[in-house]
Amino acid sequence: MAVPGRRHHGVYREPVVKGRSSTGSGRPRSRRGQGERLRAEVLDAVNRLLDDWGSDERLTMRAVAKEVGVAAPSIYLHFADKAELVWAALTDKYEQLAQQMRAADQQAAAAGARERLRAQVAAYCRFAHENAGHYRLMYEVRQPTADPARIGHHPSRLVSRGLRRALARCADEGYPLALPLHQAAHTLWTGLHGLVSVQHSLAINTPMTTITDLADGLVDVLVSTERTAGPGYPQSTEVDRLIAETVLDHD
Amino acid sequence: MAVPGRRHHGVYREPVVKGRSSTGSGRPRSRRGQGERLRAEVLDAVNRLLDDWGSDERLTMRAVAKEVGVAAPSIYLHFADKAELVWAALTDKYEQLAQQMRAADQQAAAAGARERLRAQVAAYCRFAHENAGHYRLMYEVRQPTADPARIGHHPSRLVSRGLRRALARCADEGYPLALPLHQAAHTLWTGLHGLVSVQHSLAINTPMTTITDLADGLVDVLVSTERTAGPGYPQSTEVDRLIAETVLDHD
DNA sequence: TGTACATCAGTGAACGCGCGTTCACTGATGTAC
DNA sequence: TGTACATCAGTGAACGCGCGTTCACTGATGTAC
Repeated sequence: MAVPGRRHHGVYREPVVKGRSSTGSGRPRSRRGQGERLRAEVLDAVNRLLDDWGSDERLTMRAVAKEVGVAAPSIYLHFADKAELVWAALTDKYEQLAQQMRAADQQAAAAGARERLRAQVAAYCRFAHENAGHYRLMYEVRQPTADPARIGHHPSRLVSRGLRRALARCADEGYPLALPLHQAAHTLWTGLHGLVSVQHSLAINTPMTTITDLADGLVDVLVSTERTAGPGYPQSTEVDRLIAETVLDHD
Repeated sequence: MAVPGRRHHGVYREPVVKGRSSTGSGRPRSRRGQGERLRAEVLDAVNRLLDDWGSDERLTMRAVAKEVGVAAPSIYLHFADKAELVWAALTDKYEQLAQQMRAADQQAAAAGARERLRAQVAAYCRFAHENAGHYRLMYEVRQPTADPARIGHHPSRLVSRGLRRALARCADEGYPLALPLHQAAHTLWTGLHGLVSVQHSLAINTPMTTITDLADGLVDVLVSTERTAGPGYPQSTEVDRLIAETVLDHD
């Protein structure tokens, strides 16, 4: 009969002595004090699996551990649970996306505001195409409310902020916006997401250039292709103000 | 020792005689020949669960069976597996969405092409808001390729077709489109999806009117608010033709 | 009209698997004396 | 310099649960004779 309040898992068996047997995986144990190294390796493994599979369907703790070359419980030395692990990986990826958009923006710095916006948009599309598995998760997984100070600071705000600044530069340089600034940024961001998301979910395998062309069309519609004198900001509206307040970009 | 090729599940136990005991759920057994009735009840239950929970996380065969008031195996009398069940429910919902868009369109028939488009768009937003659980699934679940004749006939084509026809009517009535027809329809559809999808995934609880306003903004950007003489179709481009071929609306 | 039989609309119990997670443990490495 | 000990970086085995699905079965209902 089981004793309540006391957990016991079966009989104890003599552990098998391991040595350098064939079951031992390639990964060498970290040096003393280097335990944190495993954390990075685990995150790398998650990223690799999502890249390889283009989906999170088989993303299990065991699969991650196997990819690292470690036993599954070792993951818990660095992450409290699966949610924390996945969220850590996604936060990394969000920053990577924002970083790629920034890089594209700066690379096109000489070509003018409009080209810089298009470069950012193209970077967004490229990222979504090359990181299909991550991308799906990024818009599916809810942020664990572990750190209460960070509630409302969804990492996606980096993306919409980059687009908003690029749009503002366009307006400053005299390319009038078709919508008030915040609304335009939100419409562009969600429009891009819609484009790549529908592409993913219908599993149409059109070439990447099609997506980019569609995204360019959206840009053309949102910021005029013709330059005027003076900045081109439409007057803010109720929706615009509401978006500005809600869309989380308040660092 | 187990006999290979022969499955046997443990010892046979005398079944408990049931009668009208307390375990018996409310649902009466269908009359002879009325077996198909359960099929409809199961689909209804799936829809009710998705509505109630706003998510498919706990959508299990057992949960569905419980909701119907039936044992889990009974579902298999009408659906080969879970995928078939879910897909059947989603197909129903897709048709419901298309139906609501049609109804909104017809109700605004007297108000002119532009208002009819806006009515369709508003219906789309309303549907996504009121059927959050279904909506997520609709863009996540892949079509089981059970019926090979239907490959490439994703039910979402009903949605984009409705939007495309409304856009064409706008152009015919002299409201110029900002993009070639098919591209405009695709951009509008995916843009709407992006709006509601981001809203869902960031779990922002802005009022429904905000979404509708944003959607209206997108419409305003895609089809001119000012009327001109003669139809307003921009010349088709390479992307436009590619979308026309790819976007599955070929009945 | 009675009755043996086939069919229909289900059911209770279990299979078998995979998952996240926990447990008591190991073996190498650094440290204090 | 040797050695007992604490700590670190893990590990093998199992728990316990929930899932989709299958199985042999039941009991009411219609039907043929």
